[in-house]
Amino acid sequence: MNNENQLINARKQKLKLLYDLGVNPYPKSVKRTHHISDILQNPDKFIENEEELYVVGRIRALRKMGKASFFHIEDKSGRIQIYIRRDEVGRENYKVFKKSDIGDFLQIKGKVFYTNTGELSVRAKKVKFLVKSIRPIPVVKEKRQDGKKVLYDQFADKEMRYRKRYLDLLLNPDVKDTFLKRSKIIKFMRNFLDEKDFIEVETPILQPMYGGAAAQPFITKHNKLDMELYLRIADELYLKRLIIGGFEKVYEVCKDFRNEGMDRTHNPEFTQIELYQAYADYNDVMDLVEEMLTNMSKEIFGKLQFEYGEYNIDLKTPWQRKPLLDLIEEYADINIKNMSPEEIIDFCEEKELELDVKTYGKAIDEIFKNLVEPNLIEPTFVIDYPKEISPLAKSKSDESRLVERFEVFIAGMEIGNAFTELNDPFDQRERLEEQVKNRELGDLEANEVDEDFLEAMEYGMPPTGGLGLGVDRIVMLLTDSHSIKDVILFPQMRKKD
RNA sequence: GGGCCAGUAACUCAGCCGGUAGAGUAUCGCCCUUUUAAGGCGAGAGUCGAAGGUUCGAGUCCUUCCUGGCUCACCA
Repeated sequence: MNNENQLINARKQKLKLLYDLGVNPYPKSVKRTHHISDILQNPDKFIENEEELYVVGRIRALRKMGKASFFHIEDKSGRIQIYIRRDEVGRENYKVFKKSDIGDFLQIKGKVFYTNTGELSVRAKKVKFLVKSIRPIPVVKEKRQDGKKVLYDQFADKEMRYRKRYLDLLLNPDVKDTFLKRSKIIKFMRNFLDEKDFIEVETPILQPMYGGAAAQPFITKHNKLDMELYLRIADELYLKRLIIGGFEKVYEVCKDFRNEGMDRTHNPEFTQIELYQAYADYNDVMDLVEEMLTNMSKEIFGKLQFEYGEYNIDLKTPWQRKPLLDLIEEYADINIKNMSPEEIIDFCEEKELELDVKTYGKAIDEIFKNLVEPNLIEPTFVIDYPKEISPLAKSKSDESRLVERFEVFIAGMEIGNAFTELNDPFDQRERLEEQVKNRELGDLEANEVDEDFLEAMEYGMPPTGGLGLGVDRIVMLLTDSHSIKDVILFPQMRKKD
């Protein structure tokens, strides 16, 4: 018998004793007249009226004594102390109560009062089991010291926190708070876009051909069709088909999947909001991003200033908009605009920046990532990217190597990517064919030619601005989370055992 | 994939130069009618991440592997 069984067996014993006492530890009916927060917010009302009420919740702390006990129960709204006396609930009921453990769910009938030490509590008239918990929840104790909470035996093992998120949520209140904020952030973005007459749509996750981003896909198979399918790496090409189909503003809250390495800012499945707006360009999209994120910040957090680790971030608009090449000149201290592609590639080798494909675009990208990105702390729109690494963006009319594309950075983290979408079907075909060449040269993330998409574009796509926003990363920023695992409820983990 | 660190009771951790496992909390029993890290007395609880190796003897040393963290690389 191992120790877990010892603890579990103790609880199973109590379960049996409850049955012996004629108590159903998993009853169907529940009576609740108030949430715990109702009491916390207006205790005097309940005390003056001597109102009898029913509260329910999970036992989170328990101090049993011989003929009286204190415990705390918690529902979604808060936590309150319960005082129970044998002479007030009766011998039978107290005996039932004595079988309770931390983690059990109880229903309490009682009246609100203050204890001698001044803690708002409910004086039980009757307790009823709602659920007997069989497995012990780790006990985290806390003490107030100089107004600060000191935690004892905090549930801290990261692996267990991610694998058993339900325990993490129960035992680490900040975690719950982060995910409540995540929910509000996504809800805000939806509302914001809905109010601007965007249509929310759903496009295929299982795709016969993947595209819209540079990434390696997950591959799966449809048995009946005997067909290979890919989990989408982006929604882009389908959302553009909808613009072609006559929707002028569409968005999708999308899980995308990329079969790549995982680290602090990458999880194999992650959430984006992609949106496309006809008759707009990337300047309009920059305005939209600014407006959406600052309004969101004000509404949800009541402020525009954030601490993110060592950084102080201010979302106050306007955010700076700087051409990528200017930023390279600023941070890499080279005159990149006057350098030939060969010189730029040489510069990369000098700096030991590895290039899988030796092209102008890849070289610029590499310099930017290594020498510029980490410096982009304040919100910054980096504009005008090399064409070779942006096969879906429209060329800048005055500069043939560049396209109308921006990425938005905050705290050195890329949180969004947008283009004035390429809508010239001839140019688009050329660009995709160029991608295939890169693929053959070893660029595993290069796109393939999606003939169906090209055909759609040949029918005519209006001028369009498009955007992908990294929802997980935005949540990270606004909740001061430094790993994407801390903003995804069930992050990807290796199989254990 | 590389480097560093970690994995010992349900939780949080200690365990020195190698001598066969320890604390607090939790659990169980007794006492306890205003406690709050409740308290007092007593008890039980471990495949020391896994597998090999060295040794008379391994939690401890060596090798490989597993899992996680940090970091570098990779990564729209």
